Amino acid sequence: MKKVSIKDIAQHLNVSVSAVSLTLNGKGDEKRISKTTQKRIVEYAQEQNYRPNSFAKGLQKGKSEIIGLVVPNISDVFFSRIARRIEKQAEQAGYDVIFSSTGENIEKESKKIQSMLDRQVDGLIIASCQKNTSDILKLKQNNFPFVLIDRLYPEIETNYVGFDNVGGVSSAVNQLIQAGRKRIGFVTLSMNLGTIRERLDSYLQTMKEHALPVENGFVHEMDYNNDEADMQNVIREMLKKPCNIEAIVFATHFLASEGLRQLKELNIRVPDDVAIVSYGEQKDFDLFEPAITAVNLPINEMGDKAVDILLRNMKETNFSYEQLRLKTELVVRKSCGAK
Amino acid sequence: MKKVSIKDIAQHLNVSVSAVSLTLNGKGDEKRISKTTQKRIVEYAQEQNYRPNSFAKGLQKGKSEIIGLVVPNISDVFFSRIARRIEKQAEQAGYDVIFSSTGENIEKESKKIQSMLDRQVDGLIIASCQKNTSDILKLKQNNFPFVLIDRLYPEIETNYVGFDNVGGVSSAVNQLIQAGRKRIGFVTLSMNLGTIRERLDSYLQTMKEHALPVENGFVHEMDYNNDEADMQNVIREMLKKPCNIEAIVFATHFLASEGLRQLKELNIRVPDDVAIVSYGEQKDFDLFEPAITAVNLPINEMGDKAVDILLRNMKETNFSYEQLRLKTELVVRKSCGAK
DNA sequence: GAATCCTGCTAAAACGTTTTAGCATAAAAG
DNA sequence: CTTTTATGCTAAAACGTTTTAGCAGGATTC
Repeated sequence: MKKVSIKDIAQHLNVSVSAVSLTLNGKGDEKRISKTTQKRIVEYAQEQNYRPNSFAKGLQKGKSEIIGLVVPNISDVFFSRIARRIEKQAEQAGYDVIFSSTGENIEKESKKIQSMLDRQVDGLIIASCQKNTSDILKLKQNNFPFVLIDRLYPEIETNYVGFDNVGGVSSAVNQLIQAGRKRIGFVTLSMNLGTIRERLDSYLQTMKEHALPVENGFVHEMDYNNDEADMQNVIREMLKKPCNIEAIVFATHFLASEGLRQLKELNIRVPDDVAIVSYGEQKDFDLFEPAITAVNLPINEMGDKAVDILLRNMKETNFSYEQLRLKTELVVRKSCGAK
Repeated sequence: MKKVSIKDIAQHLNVSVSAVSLTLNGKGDEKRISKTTQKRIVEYAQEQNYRPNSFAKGLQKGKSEIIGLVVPNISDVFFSRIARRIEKQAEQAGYDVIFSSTGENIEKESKKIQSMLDRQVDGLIIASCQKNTSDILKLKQNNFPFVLIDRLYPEIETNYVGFDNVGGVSSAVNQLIQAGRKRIGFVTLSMNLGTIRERLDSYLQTMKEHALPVENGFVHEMDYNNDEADMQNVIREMLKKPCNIEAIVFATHFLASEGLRQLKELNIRVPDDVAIVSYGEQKDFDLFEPAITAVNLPINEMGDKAVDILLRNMKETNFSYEQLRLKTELVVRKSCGAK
């Protein structure tokens, strides 16, 4: 594409490069460029369709006006919805967004974060795989503005926007208990940190409060790259003899749908034989057979708050950390066996 | 973050900036920097965790190693899946991806494309709102490498990767006909260009081939920001007297799920009263009640091909356009009333 | 009529790279 | 011994901005 530079404009109008730059950046008045000269510059720039080279600008200013978004998987609707929201808010503040998926892989996450820093992003929003203490720590030590979302490093003090996992899971378990279920299982992901841990703990805690059993085989941790066979085995085990599960809480939306799929495969009636609840909504859960009861997570709010905090962190030097837990809301549908 | 520049390294090692740059770019041998010097440079760079400033690099080389992705809405699973795939392929080729959602809005699309060009992206992948002839034309005229996906401008010769809409929709209609339905309706989006048009045409054509009626009220165009009320009215009208629809083909996945929702709301039995087919799959359509028959679109392939074509376009000067139509595949489930 | 102040600019450095042309010195060839 | 060739570098320009310091000349003040 043909490029017109400030220099070209300056030469053509017989003024200095500085005059053009100042004018085009709205500092013409302040720096006493006469109205007439300013007008000539603006008009010619427009006519020539001048566009600043963001590399030159970035190099000079040391700012990119880019926010980096690092997530496990942009094609997961949970993250793509957050991405959309972040994009929207960032746009309002004049920032572009660059994203990377890490596949829950620590090396990749590290590489992607590094690559974003190389691109001079002004700030980062990260849904980390939670094994990447070293990068998070490094960012923090360098006072680089970033916000963790969804996934927390409890041992590191950082900006964070997450959900009230404890309240969310307990509302799910309580719902099942109210519906008369006693032998309640929990299917989660095999990630032994933060968010996931909180959900499990909340399940255990709630069961304990109600003096309900949590026996061997009540809790299952799925591999992130869980295949269907895995889920089928898990479901089978939970249903047969020693366990005799009557209800299952799934720690995240895609586990719930995969779980339901396998339950159907095995001809188990939901909720009659087994009731289920999902921690996390998914588009059209209401159309499933049965409609799935889910803990609704305020995704938009997560995106909004993350950007909000990040922007403030970027502006204010000596910004102190902000940690947010967003309230969840149980959406009761047929799958939980409520009367 | 602390930054080490080439200059810093050069000073510390008492060599020239060029020596450092050449070495670090693997041109040391070629440019006859001695092995020992090279070793010193590499080691010190590593030790100091040197990272090139991509602005300076980009400014100098006139390349950004960024691919821009412009889509209507990154939170639409259709696009986020494509995005993931594009990201993956781009990464292999050493490119980062920057994305923008346009909300099917022409001004926004124009702005976003401009912003990406300002960022010096090396190439663009665009799912356009299809009203943006002027930008597409401008890109083409400037010989800027780009690939259109999903949405085509039939009047402009460009790179394009899309689906075989005609084959896809006709397979859907044919399925319904085979299942014995005669009065088949079509619910689509109110966008009067390209892809959407093709789908409608294919529906009309297929109906004609089978000498089936397409009466007033058989075809409905929904606003992109369709609200539920709209869909409910449409469904109502199609089902009552003059129309008496027995089956509906939805032109895209989210119309299908919203359609099903409203059918349920109205207590219509699917597929007994009305059979439905969706053009476009959605995660877990198999778990819906009833499971939704859908035309499966090879999304991953779309991402792969788009990047492939783009990269070749970026490399080869005088690249001639490539247009691809990916074959679709009908996935038969309960909603179409097949026996 | 000298000092001060304003007006309207400009020159030049800086940001961190890449890349080309070329300069010493040493070794090899004649 | 002179010329050629090879070795191991370096200097400097260029990429397109932003920004700071300051200069010339006219108007105003005392």
